[in-house]
Amino acid sequence: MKVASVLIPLPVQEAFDYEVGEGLDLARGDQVAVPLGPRLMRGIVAEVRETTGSNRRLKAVEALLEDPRLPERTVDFVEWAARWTLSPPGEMAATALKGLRAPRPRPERKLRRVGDRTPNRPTPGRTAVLEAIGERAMPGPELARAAGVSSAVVKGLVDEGVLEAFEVEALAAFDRPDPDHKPATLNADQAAAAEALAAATTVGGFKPFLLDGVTGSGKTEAYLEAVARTLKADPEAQVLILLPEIALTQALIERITKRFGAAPAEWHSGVAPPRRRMAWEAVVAGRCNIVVGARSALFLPFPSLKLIIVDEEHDGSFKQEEGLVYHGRDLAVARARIEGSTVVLASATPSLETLWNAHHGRYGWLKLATRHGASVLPEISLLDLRQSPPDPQTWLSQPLREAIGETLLAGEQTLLFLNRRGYAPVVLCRACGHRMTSPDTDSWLVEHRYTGRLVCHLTGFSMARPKLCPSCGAEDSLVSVGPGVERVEEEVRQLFPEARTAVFSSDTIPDPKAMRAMIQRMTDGEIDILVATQAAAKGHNFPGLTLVGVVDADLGLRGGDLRAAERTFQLLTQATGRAGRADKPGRALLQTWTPEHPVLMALAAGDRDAFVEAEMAEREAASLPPHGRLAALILSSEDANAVERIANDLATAIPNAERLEVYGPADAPLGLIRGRRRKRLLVRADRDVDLQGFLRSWLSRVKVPGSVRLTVDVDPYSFL
DNA sequence: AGCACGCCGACT
DNA sequence: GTCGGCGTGCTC
Repeated sequence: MKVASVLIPLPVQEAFDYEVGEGLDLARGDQVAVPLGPRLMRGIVAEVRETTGSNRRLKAVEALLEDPRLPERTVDFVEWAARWTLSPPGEMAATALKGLRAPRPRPERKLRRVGDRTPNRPTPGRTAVLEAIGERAMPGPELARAAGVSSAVVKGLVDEGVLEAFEVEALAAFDRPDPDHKPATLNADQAAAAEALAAATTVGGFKPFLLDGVTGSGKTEAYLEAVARTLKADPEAQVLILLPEIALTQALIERITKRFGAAPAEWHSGVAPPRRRMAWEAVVAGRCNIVVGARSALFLPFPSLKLIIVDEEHDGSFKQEEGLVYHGRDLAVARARIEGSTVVLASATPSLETLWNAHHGRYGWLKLATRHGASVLPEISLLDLRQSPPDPQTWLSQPLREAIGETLLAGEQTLLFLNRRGYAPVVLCRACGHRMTSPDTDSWLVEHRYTGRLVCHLTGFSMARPKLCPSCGAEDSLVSVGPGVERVEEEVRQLFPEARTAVFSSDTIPDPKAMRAMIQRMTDGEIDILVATQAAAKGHNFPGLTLVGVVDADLGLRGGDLRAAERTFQLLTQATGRAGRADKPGRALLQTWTPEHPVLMALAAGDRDAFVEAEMAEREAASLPPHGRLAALILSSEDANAVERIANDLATAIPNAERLEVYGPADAPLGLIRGRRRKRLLVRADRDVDLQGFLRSWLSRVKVPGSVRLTVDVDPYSFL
């Protein structure tokens, strides 16, 4: 008897077995309908095997579905990713089918001429329509617009039989990219990098690379050239370019369209479902060569994936925290290994993990040192706040104020950077010391002056700023403590009332459209001083920007977070990289209370190697990533006692293991979110320990009731 | 994820 | 005396 293991989108740890009826020819990757309890479900065949009999009475596969079979290596990848992240394999497999369930786009109705029939009464409008359409076919509304007539004229011609309507199946037109369409001129470094990458994709086999270049060094041109050469060598080759944020896709799509004369497929949650379905079908059929997308694009069923590019690889947005927990960059490397293809991690500020791999020769290391064009790196200096403290209730020190004034006078732009949304991060009562916190959550309420509300950035809870202290009842005793971007902007307005200022944060930038508009205003010089959170510390080019002020360079250095120093370094490098990108030299001023901190000293010296060396030594001493590995178990429930109980059950069931420690259980850093109590256990292991194996045997010993949610985060990124 | 089984309040 | 609340558990 033939038996198929079928992956079903359920939170169960293994595939379900089904009998394969006579005459049903199934293979790994096939999409099938299988009975589950009373209903039918879509599943993916993971394995077909011959057995002599089963100790369990199996139901039979209901049908093989018409939908395309997933490529074998896509299934390999999905199964690997599920094992790696300890996720249900069926749920992981379901992410490879996203976009499939959407309806196909409606067939398009177009009009064309019927033979050489002419209208009985050729009015000027009718003649214009016939001229506009010529021998082509086009949609009615578009034709009317082109001819400058109303739709009634067009309809009249259709009624008379001069034009006829027909439907075209909207088979996505992913035109073949033309590698020779519009090549860029490359400098020596770029050409060498492109050459190395193209050589790797042409030979084939798993080859990871770090593409390491400062802001403005032309990483995109370099990797697009590698894409061009890959496609030239193999016109069937498929390329995936991953970006950390949806907002960045549009600009890249435009560049690719210019470079190759054809638009790539776009894949992320913001793409309308029918369009996604088109892209999915085109990818699986090999009709689409280039995909630009967010991390979910990793699960597309590429039959011939030759090159994966992870741009801004250091960006924390690649880590998915909700639902399936995985890191897009790490899975991209894994997919390349499974596909036997080339993967490029590109960044101006690579993650320590990636640098470690490059240092140890695991990744090829392509450096783009020279800056494109005439621009130079900004001059970075530290402002010691102990020497020149800002006045009480202000946040800009005298040297920074002067620098802003000079920049304003020269008609140039300033970016003030503060990684804190809102007006004030803390509101407390002067009378009793009570801090305003979110109900059911341990996080502070942030004051927002634009909306006049106190907002919880974790849960979205908000309330009007109360008149009375909710704890002691004192009147008008609440004070706003510390700065947010709104407060810094208020200070700037008072100092420079004539300057045009704006705030750039997720509160003032609700969507990509607003983001593009704000960036355009800044590019066009319509803003003198922009006060921004990290939302602006991405790859934008503001030609008039010559001063970057970092209001609190110490922010990221506190808190004992593993990656705090690394993130600060990256953030500041990206932020200061904004200054003086065109022909004007820029400068960056960092306000700090600890100018002797190695991170800040390395940054001021512009010395990434010094920073990496210092930070790597600290990680090595503690055997932390990338020298060791971590995994977090997070328990959460509305029932605090249940969380406590299961946490203790886990703690007593820890298997014996060498070169591995378990810390906790402890309250998770935000121990209470939306009324759910959270506890965390943290596992640290040496690099060569089978961490997943340990976790699996550990978790198999403890029964977690349905009321408690257990999240396993392998290689945790954020510690919140 | 659905959907069923299973023990405690207001109803024809 | 039942109908039904959704808590816990199973689905090859």
